[in-house]
Amino acid sequence: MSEQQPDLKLFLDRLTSRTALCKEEREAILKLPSHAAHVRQNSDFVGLGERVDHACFVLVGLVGRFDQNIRGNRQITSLHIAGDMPDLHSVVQPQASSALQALAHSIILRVPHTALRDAMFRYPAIGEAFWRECTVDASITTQWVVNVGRREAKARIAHLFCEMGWRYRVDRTGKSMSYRLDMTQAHLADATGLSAVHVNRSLMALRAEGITFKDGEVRVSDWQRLAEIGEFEPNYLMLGEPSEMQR
Amino acid sequence: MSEQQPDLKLFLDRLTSRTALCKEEREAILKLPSHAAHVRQNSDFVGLGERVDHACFVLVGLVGRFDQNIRGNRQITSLHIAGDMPDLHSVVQPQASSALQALAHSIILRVPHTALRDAMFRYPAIGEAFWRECTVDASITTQWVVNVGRREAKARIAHLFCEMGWRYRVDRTGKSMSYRLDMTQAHLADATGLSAVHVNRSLMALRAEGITFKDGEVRVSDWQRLAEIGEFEPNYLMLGEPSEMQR
DNA sequence: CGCCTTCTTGAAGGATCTCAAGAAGGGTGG
DNA sequence: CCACCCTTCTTGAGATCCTTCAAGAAGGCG
Repeated sequence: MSEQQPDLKLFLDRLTSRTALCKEEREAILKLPSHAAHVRQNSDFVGLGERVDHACFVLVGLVGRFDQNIRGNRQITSLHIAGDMPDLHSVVQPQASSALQALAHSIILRVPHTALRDAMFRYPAIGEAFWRECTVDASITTQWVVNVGRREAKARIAHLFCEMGWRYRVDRTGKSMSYRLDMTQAHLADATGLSAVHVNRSLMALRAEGITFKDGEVRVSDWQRLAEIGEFEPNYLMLGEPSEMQR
Repeated sequence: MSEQQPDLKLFLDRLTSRTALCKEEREAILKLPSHAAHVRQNSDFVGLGERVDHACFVLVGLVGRFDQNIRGNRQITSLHIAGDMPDLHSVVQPQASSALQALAHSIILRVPHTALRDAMFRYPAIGEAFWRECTVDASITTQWVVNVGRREAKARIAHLFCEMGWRYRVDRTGKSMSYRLDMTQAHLADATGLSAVHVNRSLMALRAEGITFKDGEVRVSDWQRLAEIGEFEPNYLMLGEPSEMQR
């Protein structure tokens, strides 16, 4: 915990990408207290049902929100990359209804609810920015329902690859592209509601289309083709300019 | 549109069930302008991708948020009952990424964003209440991902019956219960990511367990048994007292 | 070198889907 | 008041997708 928080610059960037904030508001974000923690791969940093008094910001790494059915089959209900705040909603709902787990080694900044609430009550635009970020996460989760509910295996995986490519803001100017997606095939299965075996077979089928996933790297020879297979339409990610986002 | 909005009492009740509001704040909610509209069964009142300048409150009826895959297979990504505001999030994200459709004849109150924003900027607690309501919806959507991703057909339907029973606050003091759920088997299929035919067969299997769904009426002889089959655990609905919700 | 995680492959079974057609109502117009 | 149409529900049969179980291969790491 320190007065200076250069790390929160990334958080500020995220907020201002969708919400215009004035100088004072921007400074209020940068001055938020926080506490960094390293989280090893496959370890929880927020437990299921836990009552939390801080929200977690992903500074480095990849984080999943985990739930499970009665038989212990796991379902990842959202993925969070550097710059995301997976449980910003805990500010207004401190009882966590899902667990948060690092899929790859990650660095988490814990920001106390008290400080976040302070900022949002002092600056209504900050409150609005927080709410808006949560709204985008909700919109993504909604599309995950469609993905898992109404697409076949290949399309589910392709859709996920598209979504994460956009969220990582991978360069799509050329036909081909590649980016790191630090998960295992088993993680992919948990995110798409499939078995690990079937993910493996679907990945083989995707390979025939010029889409490979190996050692946590997505490699695509024809971006457009991937979007077709995944039935991908990026509006829901709300990645436009802040001017378009606001009224 | 009128000065008096007795209809918004239901909205206020919802908000105060999770967030404490003072007299002035409560009055601000009741004084919100609104415009009532009747919506026929199976007709959209918010179109996909439409940019809206008002949020919709369900006064009467049942509403679904609809998405679809490329082949036109529909997926309902959330259900909303009287008292819900299905697109409250549009206040901070006016571009609708899903359509809203009435599953049964419904009465909708349209509340202008300008008025909602006014209230939330004047009274931070109202802003917090709005955000919290959206958070609950997001939490429900998250559980739908688990439902559709990791449960078999019978359990998916049973889970939905449990969830809607709780949300309607159906009396569970006795063993048996029944409540109206004004949807068709085809709607049920769209909500659970199944085909209509398989929903029909799964309902027959549920009948053998004392659970019937007929003419838009859910009838359960043993509530506990339904919860078991649906692997239902109600925490995510955040139906506790406001004192438990807050910090 | 040996263990552990991850990926790969085979085979069989089960869940769910699609196509197709018929039954059961409810509403409407003649 | 009846005939017809439309929506919803039901049923059958075959195909397909996906799962489970099981075992082996390929690496990375201590």
